[in-house]
Amino acid sequence: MARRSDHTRSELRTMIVEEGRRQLADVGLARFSARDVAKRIGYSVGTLYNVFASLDELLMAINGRTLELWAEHLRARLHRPDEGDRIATLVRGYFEFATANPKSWIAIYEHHMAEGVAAPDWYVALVADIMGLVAAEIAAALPGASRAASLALARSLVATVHGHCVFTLYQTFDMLGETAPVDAALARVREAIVAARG
Amino acid sequence: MARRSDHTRSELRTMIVEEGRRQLADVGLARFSARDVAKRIGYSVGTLYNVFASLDELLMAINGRTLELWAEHLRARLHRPDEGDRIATLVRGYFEFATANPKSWIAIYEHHMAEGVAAPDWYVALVADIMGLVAAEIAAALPGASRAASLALARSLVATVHGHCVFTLYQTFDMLGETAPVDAALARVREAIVAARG
DNA sequence: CCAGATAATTGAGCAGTGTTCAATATATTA
DNA sequence: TAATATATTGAACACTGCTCAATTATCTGG
Repeated sequence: MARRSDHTRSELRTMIVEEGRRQLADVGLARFSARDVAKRIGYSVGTLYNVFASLDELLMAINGRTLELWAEHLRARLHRPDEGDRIATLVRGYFEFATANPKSWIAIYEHHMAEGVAAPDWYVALVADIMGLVAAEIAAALPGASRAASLALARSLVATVHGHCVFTLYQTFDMLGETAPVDAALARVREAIVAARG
Repeated sequence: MARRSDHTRSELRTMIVEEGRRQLADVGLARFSARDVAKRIGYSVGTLYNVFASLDELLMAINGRTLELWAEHLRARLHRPDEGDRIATLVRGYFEFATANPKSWIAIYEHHMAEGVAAPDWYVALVADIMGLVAAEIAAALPGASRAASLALARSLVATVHGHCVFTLYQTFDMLGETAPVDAALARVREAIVAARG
């Protein structure tokens, strides 16, 4: 039996999330298993369930961590000194992170909470953070627009890029003969911004 | 024991696919179960596995049927006598089918074949059929454009609408405060067509 | 330093899953 | 009718998420 003071509760939490992330990135959501995560950190299933009430809760924590890393990636890209076209940087950053971490990224979208249960506030905040990065650049590109208008456009453009990204990772674009999805997504984004400028 | 001549092999196949579709629409991909489908058609699991080699194969068949029904829905909308704006009709048809059959529609995208295995030809053909419906309207909207160019734009616009539709069904738009996703998608499509017209 | 309270850890057990396959029942053919 | 072929079955296997009584470690008050 692991000695109960080997790790504090919060150390255990991060161990489980870290190892869970590794496992999820390896095998994907469909083959993700609580027992495997427990085994890999040297504890039993029971301990895992003592820290997380359910697999759903653990997966939310893992996906939350993935969202954090995604936001970090986007910020790092935006902070590069030689980045001129910041909107292209965001679009490329979206694809980069998704293609570099396909299974983790897909899990963000394919893991659903129980019917009718809303995502917790801390999770919504992480999504809103990424949205905020985009909204700021859209607002900068639309000097005259209201805050609400640039937010609305940002939401729609994230959805646009997301659609292209999903079709890339899900191989739908392969079936349809698309070979340059990032360029296509960027073209759509630019057209929308030009149109919004009037 | 069911008498072996109660149903022919192909009758059995369609029974399984139909009942499977019903079950999938009810409970969603995550709770879909071969045993339940078998029970509901009055046969044992073994018989189901005699017709379909695996759950994956059954799910492909079910998703294929969903794609057929989706194409039918779009064609029916386009054939209405009073349909003026055919592109708006397609965008609305995309959302209509998805929101009317959320779990079946989501299963099309969330069911993945084993790693590295390509979708069978008959399945690719069904996807291409829907794509063709869109491509035809895009081509009609771009009189001067080459076949390749309008196909490429059609692919990108389907991805655009898809992104908005996914964010709607996955409640991502709820988190972000978006309330009129269909209008947003349609606006993006229109801007792209205007831009392509030159 | 020790007894008692508290809390962490365990893993067998439950009900479920996809899948297999020997046994059985039915139909076809000679 | 006998022999062959095929459809159907369901117990069995290895897995899953999850629970909870039992065990063990730690902390606290005297």
